[in-house]
Amino acid sequence: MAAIEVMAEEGIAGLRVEVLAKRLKVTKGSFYWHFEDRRDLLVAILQHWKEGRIRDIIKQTRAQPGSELAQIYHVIDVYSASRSRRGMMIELAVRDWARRDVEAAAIVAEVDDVRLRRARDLFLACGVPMEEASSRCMLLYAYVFGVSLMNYEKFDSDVLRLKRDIADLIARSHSSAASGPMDSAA
Amino acid sequence: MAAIEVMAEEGIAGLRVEVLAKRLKVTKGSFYWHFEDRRDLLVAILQHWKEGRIRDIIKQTRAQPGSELAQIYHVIDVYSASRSRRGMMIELAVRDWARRDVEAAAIVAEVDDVRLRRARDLFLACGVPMEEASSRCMLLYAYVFGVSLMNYEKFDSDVLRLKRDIADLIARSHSSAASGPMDSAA
DNA sequence: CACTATACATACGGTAGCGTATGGAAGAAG
DNA sequence: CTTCTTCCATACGCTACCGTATGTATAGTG
Repeated sequence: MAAIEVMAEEGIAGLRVEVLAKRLKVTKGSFYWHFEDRRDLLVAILQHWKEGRIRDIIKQTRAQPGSELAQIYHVIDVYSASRSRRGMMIELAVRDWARRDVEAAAIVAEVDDVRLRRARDLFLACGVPMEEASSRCMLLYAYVFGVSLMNYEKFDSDVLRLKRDIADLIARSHSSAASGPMDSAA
Repeated sequence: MAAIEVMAEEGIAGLRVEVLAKRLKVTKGSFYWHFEDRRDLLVAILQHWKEGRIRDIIKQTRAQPGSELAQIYHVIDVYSASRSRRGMMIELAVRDWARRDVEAAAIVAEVDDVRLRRARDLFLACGVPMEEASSRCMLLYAYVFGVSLMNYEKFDSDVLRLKRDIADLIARSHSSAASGPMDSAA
């Protein structure tokens, strides 16, 4: 569905059926054949987004035994990387929508639940106790979403170091002495 | 300006001049006397928001020497408390707007810069080294914004403990042994 | 009192967008 | 060849807005 493209750029509010139809080089008549109304399109997008997210989550949190910590760093990296900017724009658009729509909020809640549990399992596998694992994975996701709507260029020029240090703060196991994924490799 | 009320509920996109006029029990004629156009209202709101935020920031980051750590906890608490839900709704609406508007983005960048510097100063006063102070204050704000757009009720029932533990993760000074504000008081 | 500026209200034109009604092509089924 | 279904186009009515043009009451000022 190319409608997601528009949503990433303009947000849910900017996703108009006539605009979308023009973009797809079809007419409204065609649109209203495939969808009941605008709302119907939105929930279809929502469902599609949810399934894609959950697929992604289980893929990115599947770790070989022993490499769970590295996997945690990988998750942080994936979300805060500028490469996945498009995905984050969609994420933010959906979450903004969910702030005023209970149906969207329910979907977001489902996705959040899966994300948090999978991430917590990674921390648990690292030997982090249950409650701390909950706190750290919650911190992890709140951070990656929050950082994506801040403007910090003026604050610190060395963004790479900053992000690496923050990843350490989030992931560094309380009990282990490891300070990074595979100790910064060899 | 009561326009901010509407924005908190509906977001920038939902802030329509006719709706606002009806809400204020005046007519459009009156509106267009005070404002050039809709855009003019929006930038006025933006300016008003910015000034209010900066006033708030310097107030909430002013600490007696020695109580800086407690002040950090206070900042975290203020933002993640459900009591300031309204303020956070406005914050999110503005930030969502800033994602597509350079003018709004510039204002948000200013506010973020002030916030981050003031928070960093608190960490520095706690004896945290410069780079770690940067990381931690960045983590702090990214967390408070990010957590406000998550739905975590299903994940953990003991939200109070969760938030307290996360505050510890963010604020707990690397070098000092203090684990909370004034060691959980007496 | 006449004059002017201020602070509104009324009324209008214009656009964007939603949803519907209806027509029609193109293939499947008989 | 007809008929039915699927899929899409054209055309329309309707509402919500934006912005403007213009009327008007009130308060100040000479």
